[in-house]
Amino acid sequence: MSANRRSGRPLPRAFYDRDTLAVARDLLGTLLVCRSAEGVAAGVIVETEAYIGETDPACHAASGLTRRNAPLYGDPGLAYVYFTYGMHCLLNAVAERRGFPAAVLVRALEPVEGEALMRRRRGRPSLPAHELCRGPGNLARALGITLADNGTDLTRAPARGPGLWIEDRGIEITDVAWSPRIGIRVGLDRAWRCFATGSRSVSGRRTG
DNA sequence: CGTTCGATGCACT
DNA sequence: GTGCATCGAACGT
Repeated sequence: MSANRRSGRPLPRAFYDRDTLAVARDLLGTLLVCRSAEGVAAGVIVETEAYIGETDPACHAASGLTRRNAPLYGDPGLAYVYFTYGMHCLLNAVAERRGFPAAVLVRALEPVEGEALMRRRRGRPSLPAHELCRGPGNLARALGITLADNGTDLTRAPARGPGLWIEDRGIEITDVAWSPRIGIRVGLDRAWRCFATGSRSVSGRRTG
């Protein structure tokens, strides 16, 4: 990955209003930022997964609209956060046009800001930086993302106060691979996981 | 290195 | 009552 260029520029809604696989690919290298009363925690996205439509058996919309998956049917650029396994919150960015249920799961970050805060939240003081946000449950915990963030507009960066958004920092990730998605029992025929091959923060296997 | 397994709570059927 | 888009500890090789 290359050096920084810009800062403070949230990705516009048009970025998310596209084919979900393109969104999953292009989110690599962008910066996920979470600001709370405790401070700012942020990292470069290095691993994503696409969940696309009611015909994707692994997508939460596979059985149609429910109260839980309603955000998937909403505007692109919104956050879809859900609770699973009794203890983890997972963050998605809603993609494609309103009414078509699709999203990109953010699975791993390389920490850029707030490592001390991340360590405190993870409760593991000696964790190396590249493990702080490895895995979707871990990164949500490290950034302080909860169900309260469900439905947040990721295209808006408040000037102050709490906020959750994704920025373009001009980082280019060129070495990318695709693999089947992790942790699901259906839809394994689709290679819809996208990750930076060179990053130690990527969960699971680092080869496609 | 690898695999297995328990924790834990909620939406959905 | 069932099944998780997970994690980390425990154990086997």
